[in-house]
Amino acid sequence: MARKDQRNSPGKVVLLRDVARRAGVDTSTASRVLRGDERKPAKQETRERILTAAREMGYHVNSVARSLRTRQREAIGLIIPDAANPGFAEIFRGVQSVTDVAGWHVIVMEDRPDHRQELGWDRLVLEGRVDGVLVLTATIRDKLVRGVADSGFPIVLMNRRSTGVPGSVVMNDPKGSEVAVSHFVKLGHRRIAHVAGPSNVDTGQRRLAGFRDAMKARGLPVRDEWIVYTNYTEAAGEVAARELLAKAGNDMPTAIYCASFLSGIGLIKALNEAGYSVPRDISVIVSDELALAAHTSPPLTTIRMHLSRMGEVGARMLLDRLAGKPVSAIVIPEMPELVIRGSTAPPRA
Amino acid sequence: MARKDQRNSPGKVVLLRDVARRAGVDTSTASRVLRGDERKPAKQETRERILTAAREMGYHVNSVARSLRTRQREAIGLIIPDAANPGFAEIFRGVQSVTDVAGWHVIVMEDRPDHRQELGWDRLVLEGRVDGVLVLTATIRDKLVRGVADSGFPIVLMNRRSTGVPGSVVMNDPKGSEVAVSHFVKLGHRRIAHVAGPSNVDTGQRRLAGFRDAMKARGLPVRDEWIVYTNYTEAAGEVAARELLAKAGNDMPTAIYCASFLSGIGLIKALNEAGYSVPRDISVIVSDELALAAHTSPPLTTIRMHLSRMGEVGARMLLDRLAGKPVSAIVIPEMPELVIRGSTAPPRA
DNA sequence: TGGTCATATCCAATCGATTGGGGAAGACGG
DNA sequence: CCGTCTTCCCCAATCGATTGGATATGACCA
Repeated sequence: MARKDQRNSPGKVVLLRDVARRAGVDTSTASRVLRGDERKPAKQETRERILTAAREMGYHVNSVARSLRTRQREAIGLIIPDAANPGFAEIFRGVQSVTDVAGWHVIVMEDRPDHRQELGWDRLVLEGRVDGVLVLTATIRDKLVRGVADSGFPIVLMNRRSTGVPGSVVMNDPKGSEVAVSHFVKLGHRRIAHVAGPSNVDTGQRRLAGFRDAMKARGLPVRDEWIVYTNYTEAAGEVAARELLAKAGNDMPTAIYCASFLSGIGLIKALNEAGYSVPRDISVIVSDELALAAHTSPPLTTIRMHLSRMGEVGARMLLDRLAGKPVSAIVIPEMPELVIRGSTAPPRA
Repeated sequence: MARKDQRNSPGKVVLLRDVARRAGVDTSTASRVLRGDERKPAKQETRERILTAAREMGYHVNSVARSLRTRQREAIGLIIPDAANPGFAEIFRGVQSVTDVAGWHVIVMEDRPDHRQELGWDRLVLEGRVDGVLVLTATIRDKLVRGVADSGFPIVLMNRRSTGVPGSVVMNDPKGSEVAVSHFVKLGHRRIAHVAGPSNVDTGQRRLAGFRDAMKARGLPVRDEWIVYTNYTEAAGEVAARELLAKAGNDMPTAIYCASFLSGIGLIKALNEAGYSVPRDISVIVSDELALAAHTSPPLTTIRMHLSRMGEVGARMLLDRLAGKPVSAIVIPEMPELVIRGSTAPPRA
């Protein structure tokens, strides 16, 4: 009674044994038929009786009981740094497109390192709530990630890599930098700065490395005072702009490749406040193509990074791992594409 | 062996009975102590022995086994229409802030009515994967929602209401319309249009009703050709603009209150393409204050709707319901606030 | 010393589905 | 008619923790 009040009490729940009884068979037979287990086939006529009974009674397997027995949760964890980052939605969709057809579920957990709970995302793992995790928050040496990976628990990193963790999916970040630099040079820029991601994050490192390579390949100097680091927030973009202004003084670059969308917005805002107009005085390209890029002021020239593809590939890899296949380190083959809008222009004469 | 390869194989999993054996007690005693169940207290010394053993062995309860016995999943479902809608992140954070301290988990499922899977979100319920659901996608007569609610399953609607479903949390939408109209009138507008939400969605209806009331209270006419409906996407906003242009002809309004952020962006884009400048020719206020509103062109004047608060209140209500308390229909008491930016101005003389 | 009670533990059933082993019924050959 | 082999189905153990009821231990009093 108390239970009926507190709990869901969907009338009465139909159990496997109810179906079996109605069909006049044992629960084991019913179970095999309903799951399509062919190792011990049932007579066609029996099969139909069971299927009909299940349908008529509205039977649905109790996933808890099944999980206890099979030791499979049919659920994965998706650990994200920041649900407010617009790129997340795209990644999430990629993940869900794969998990949906497989009939798996996604437990989303935001794990903001700044106010990390006493209970981190690893409790998903420790309590056995998920069969595997997709982690978007890994730093290069991440104790939590390393611990989980070392225990043998299925884990795939996305958009990040971490030492000692074999499964990962990242985008072709260096190529993105190359595309950005190439476009700047084509416009006539030679004085190019880079607002990089956090230095303890693999993605940031790879974009920076790609930037250095692209510059070097064109014989352009990479100046220390034109490299600043930021995380992936708007506020950090403003800070980065001020840092750049302070370090560069009168010797400002004419173009900036910014490794994050939100930072780019803050960056432009602070540049405007300091009297620099974009793209008249300084051109800006930001990484990650999002719907909103077309509507900012000025509209942003971006590097499209195929985030949803990354989500798909990551989820696929994790599910394959759960089916016994080994994981690997994948770079999304799709090439980053330049989307030209209003934040880039030739340098002033 | 095969199992070890396929499954997580975290070395060896520590079970309750391992802890009990090490502490020299029965599993039942260990269980009670570890859960802090005081109904059958254990001796202080026994308690400590168990706690120490659990800590030393790194014991974590197996949530599947626990759930099977207690019939509680300690997980809720969050059903959203569109992960790409920036407002979602704010709502999600509100929800998570509540579930985190309660130690509950959130299974997020995107349920796009346009390409709805054969398996809808209700399988979360039918398979018993969650104890309750927070639904953001309800239409006014929603068969799925109604079915789940009628079965007695704990459900709380957010930002929507649906006939026959008692639990809901909505924002003060009419007041939002009132604030928008009030601002327009203060600027000198009298010819005001409304781009409304879908007519089969409660939120849209209430914003529209609030709009009508606010207009009537000021003796202003609500003209049919100045009311158009849209869903919450950018593309729909463009369509709405074209529809408005077609219906109004030369007799265009000087101000538009748009019930959705993304639609507003599309709306302004299409207005610009038709030769109307915002805010010179037409002022626009959009609902929902988001970080990006400050960076669009022009920056958007918005109505701040306290989305994260709604997430908190909704999650709280659902958790209370799961603890036995009844649900109710709540309107978030925080008042919508006007955030003035560049998309509004006095009408042209 | 024996009886009554409270306290601290232990025993065993239970949650619902899965799955290896065994048994009944029927087909077939000798 | 009996033995052997399939085919089909049932029995019962199992997954790991929770919880009501039973039991042992000791305190206390007569």
